[in-house]
Amino acid sequence: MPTKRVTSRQVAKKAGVSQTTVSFVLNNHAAENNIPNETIERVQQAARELGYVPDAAARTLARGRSNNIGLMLAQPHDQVFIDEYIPNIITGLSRITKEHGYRILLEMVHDDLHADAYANLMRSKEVAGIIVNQPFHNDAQRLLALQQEGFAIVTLANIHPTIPSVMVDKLLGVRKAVKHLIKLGHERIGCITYAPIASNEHVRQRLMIFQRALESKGLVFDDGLVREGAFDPDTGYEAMKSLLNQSPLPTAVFAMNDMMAYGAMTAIQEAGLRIPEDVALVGFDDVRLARFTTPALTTIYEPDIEHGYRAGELLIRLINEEPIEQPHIVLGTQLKIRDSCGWKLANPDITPPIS
Amino acid sequence: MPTKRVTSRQVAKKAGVSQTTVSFVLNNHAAENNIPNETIERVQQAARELGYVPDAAARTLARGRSNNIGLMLAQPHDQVFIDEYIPNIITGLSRITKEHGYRILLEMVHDDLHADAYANLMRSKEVAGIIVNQPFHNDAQRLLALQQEGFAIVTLANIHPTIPSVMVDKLLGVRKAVKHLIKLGHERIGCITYAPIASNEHVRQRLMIFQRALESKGLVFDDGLVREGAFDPDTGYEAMKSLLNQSPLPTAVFAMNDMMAYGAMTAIQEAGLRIPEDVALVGFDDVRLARFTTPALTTIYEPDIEHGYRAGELLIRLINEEPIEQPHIVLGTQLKIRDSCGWKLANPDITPPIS
DNA sequence: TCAATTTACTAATACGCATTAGTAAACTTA
DNA sequence: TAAGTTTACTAATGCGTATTAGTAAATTGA
Repeated sequence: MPTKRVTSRQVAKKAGVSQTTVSFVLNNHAAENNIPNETIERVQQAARELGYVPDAAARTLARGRSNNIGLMLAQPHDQVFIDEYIPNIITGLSRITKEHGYRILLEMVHDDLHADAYANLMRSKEVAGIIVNQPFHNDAQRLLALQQEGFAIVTLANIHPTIPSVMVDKLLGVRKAVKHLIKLGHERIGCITYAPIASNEHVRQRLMIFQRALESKGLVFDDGLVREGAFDPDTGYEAMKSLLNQSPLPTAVFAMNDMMAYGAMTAIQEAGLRIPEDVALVGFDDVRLARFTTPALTTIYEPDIEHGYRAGELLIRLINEEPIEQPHIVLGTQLKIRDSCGWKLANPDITPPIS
Repeated sequence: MPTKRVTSRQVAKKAGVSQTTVSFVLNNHAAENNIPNETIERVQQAARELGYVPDAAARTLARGRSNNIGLMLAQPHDQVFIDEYIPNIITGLSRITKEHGYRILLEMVHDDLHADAYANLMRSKEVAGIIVNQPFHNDAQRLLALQQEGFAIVTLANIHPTIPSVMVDKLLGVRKAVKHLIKLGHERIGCITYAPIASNEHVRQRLMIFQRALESKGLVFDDGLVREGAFDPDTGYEAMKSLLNQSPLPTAVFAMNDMMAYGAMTAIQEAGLRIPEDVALVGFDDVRLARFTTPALTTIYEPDIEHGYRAGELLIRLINEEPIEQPHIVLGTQLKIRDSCGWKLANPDITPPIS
């Protein structure tokens, strides 16, 4: 327990002024209050010499606003950090928060406590605003209620017209991946989801895009080629092993994330099949290792760092009540053609196009 | 900007008691103050009905202690999240902080601001204590000074006898990795560091262990087989390409992290060499994908999640001024024998030992 | 030269909670 | 039945800052 803390009053005493003046000087209100340079310097020096650091709680209480922003991670505890998405979000977010003097407060939200967690964090004024990761649509009402109380909220997926968001157009990414496989001549394409279809709306949407992409090219969607995984490589491995029991085999598989794609890759290779010759494989996310495996993984790149940065930028604008030109920002994806899809095998001398 | 906030005074009014009583009830001081159950319930109900959430800043100010703990990441911005270490630390840490009602405040420390960042965060009382990742020994004095002011500090590596720490015995891990390669008959073993040797003390220590492990078996340490990488796969790739110019080639390579090991793997395979037949490879960290690549990577597992959990546990004890039985906790590593080292190739029918 | 303005400040208060030091009423005890 | 004790509370204050509403002194303007 800290013993002696330096307060603004002590600085005031040392500089021979009032606490008010110290506050003015240290918060750049000197000009409006006609405080001469000489006094400013005296105060600053006193503060420096005493090692004065403003008490965050007192400041927040007086100002009515915290200098923290909350990052709400609404995922099961052990899934939050399976891939590089959240770390990248944090990297981008911390860049912008640092520029504006905010800090990041992490809040892991267990499913059953959703409502309380959002609301308590905001109402406790522990944070000036929150960024909500992957909210489901049934969170919209809760967030909307909070927003109407005047709290600043940005979501990392567009779930409601009036709640500002920054999102990556993942559905278009799915389409790119599937169309790429179709273009390579595949007609039986398997799919590994990252969550149960019945309970996860995002998965359903992606699967629908998957289906439409097939049907738009006159192909048949066969739900016997769909398997449910759960984010991590093990589940991709199991899902793929199950797919390998199908007959005829799918000639290509789209995994909804790279982690599961690698599980699938292991299953395929264990079965003595070659990638991409026997089964082509496309993932989603573009994890750091995707370029460095054998075969290198064809996948969809998402601009996660920018995603975090832009979300922070938007949130800070909201907090400052600055005008928002575009409350729903959509970022694009890129198809990264590498070796697991077979394109390079068929086009050895051409640089892969980016789409 | 939120409009109407519910304060404890409003709860008091609604329940027909004083604000003091509300505070007693909601902080479980009812018993000491002879508050009958009936009143307790009345207050609780009023709080519930009004949706009362205590103001964090006011509470911190009154109590003199925050409910946040700081996680100081003292690494270059873009290196923090290259591997899974920090995410795992956060996962473990959030588990224990949640149990005790603390939240995690992230602080990325740029090198040049070290001193200010540590001190300001603590002195501002924004956090009740800090966990410092990978501090260098020259941070010890600063941390020591803070500690003597009464602040709670735990480091994730033992840098000073009086600063409590939780660490993983990485040096022993290095020894395990190198001895494993030696046991497999390798005599020319390359090494890829994750940072420049001259400027990074941790790297120097590990390299020394590497050298000693060789020499203890009568082998010669050849610094022509050492290359400097910088955490990520690209640098491992470049380092390995450079090693492949050596003649004779090393028959095995130890990379100081898995990310670089995968870069090295790519370089080896691009050169038309086989792993492990031509060059054996061992990494460090045991990233999630290590089991799912071809070949699967032999590496050193570190208990990162436990590391975070234990550090949080220790910090909370410090904050609560509870007795600390053991201020320096050391966690062990495990050698995970997979395919890249060649052990399984040589022992196809035996389950690999764990060490 | 005297009122009006500007300069350079300060006193006082609010922010919302926790906590200490009470107090009035009810209940014991001798 | 009076003194002491317990019960069930409350008034008042402090935490450290930001901010509003001043104020005395110096300067300006006509």
